[in-house]
Amino acid sequence: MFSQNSYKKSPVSEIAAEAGISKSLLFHYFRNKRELYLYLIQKAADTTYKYLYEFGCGEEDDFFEIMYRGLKAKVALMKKYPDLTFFTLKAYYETDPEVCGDIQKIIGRIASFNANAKFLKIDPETFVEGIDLKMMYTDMYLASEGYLWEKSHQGKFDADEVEKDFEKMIDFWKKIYLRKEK
Amino acid sequence: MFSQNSYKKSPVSEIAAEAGISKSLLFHYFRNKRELYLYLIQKAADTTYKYLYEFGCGEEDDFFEIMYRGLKAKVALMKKYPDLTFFTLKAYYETDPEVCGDIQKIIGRIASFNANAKFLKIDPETFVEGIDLKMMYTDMYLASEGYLWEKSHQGKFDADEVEKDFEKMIDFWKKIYLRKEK
DNA sequence: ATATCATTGACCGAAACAGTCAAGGAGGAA
DNA sequence: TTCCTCCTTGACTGTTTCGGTCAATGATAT
Repeated sequence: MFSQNSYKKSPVSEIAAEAGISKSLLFHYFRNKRELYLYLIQKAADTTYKYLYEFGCGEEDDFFEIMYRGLKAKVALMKKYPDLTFFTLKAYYETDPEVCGDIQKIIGRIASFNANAKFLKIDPETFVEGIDLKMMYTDMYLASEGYLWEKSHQGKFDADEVEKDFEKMIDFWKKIYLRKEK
Repeated sequence: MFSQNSYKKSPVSEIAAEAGISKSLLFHYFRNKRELYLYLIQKAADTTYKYLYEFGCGEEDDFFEIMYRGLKAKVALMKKYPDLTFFTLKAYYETDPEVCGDIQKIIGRIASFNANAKFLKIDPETFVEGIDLKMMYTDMYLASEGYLWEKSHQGKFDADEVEKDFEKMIDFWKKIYLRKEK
């Protein structure tokens, strides 16, 4: 629910219905809506970190390999928790004063994790001459985001198909971007 | 308002406030919320077609040129009506039975317009040797979609900035994908 | 002065909202 | 059996928000 609507426009009644329990039970486990929301954000952040770690996304390595592991982690995450990614994203841009402060405390670091760490181990010599490496990365990042976004709207989410598509895309990028050996 | 929330969760009061008029005046011009919504959808569809036509997106032409015109049309559209694109998109996935039937009647054809017509006039000779043209197009399409999607979550965006980013992306693609003249 | 259009604040009944509460099971222990 | 402890819920509450109405005011042009 929170992945589709803002905090304020996500009624607890709908959340409970979607979860298959009564609203009363939800209020039995969580003192109020705010507490539920922050619990979910924390859980989402923890899970995201867990996946990033499990797939070895933080280890130093070949640039394309990092990209690939990052995508694999994301796919796995979306396979098990289809709404988690969009929930986190929605939360990141949430403006409701009742929660937005705490949100940033919890998930602020995920963004920086994504942005950093990817430009440490790039040797320009291995890419085609004169290429704008930042644009290259931007292109790859946006294409993968665009792909996931399209998939998310088409209902069924076949993780195997997504993984194969990602492999194809990365192969394509390698062919295009990597300097050809003579 | 409709570009950020669903039909049901977009109160008329907020719409009127955002428009700088009173709710009463809105109900003076539109019989009810539904009529307002469908009017806006129709207007959005008409405007989109007008822009696609004005920028010559339907004419047969060089592939890059079509891509370029398509993006320019989209940017121009977003510049003048910053929320129109996301409004249309949101509407496309709207499920409220009060409106979803009529929506499809009005905007159903835009999607097919986008998908068709782009692979007619490609001369493989002008692109770098051995490139997978379909993957190239997929990459470009997804990257631009991903870009717009990212922007959509950041609330109001600067159209001039978007236009500059698109130009940078297309320049990048040209440098990478086009065969170098010797 | 009058007719017409533009615009609004105050208001209405209905619905939705977050949150409460008393009470009905279900299972185990005595 | 009885008692105790969780789990679970429907019914309820007071408040807010919703779509929509209406009488009244302001503006403008004839």
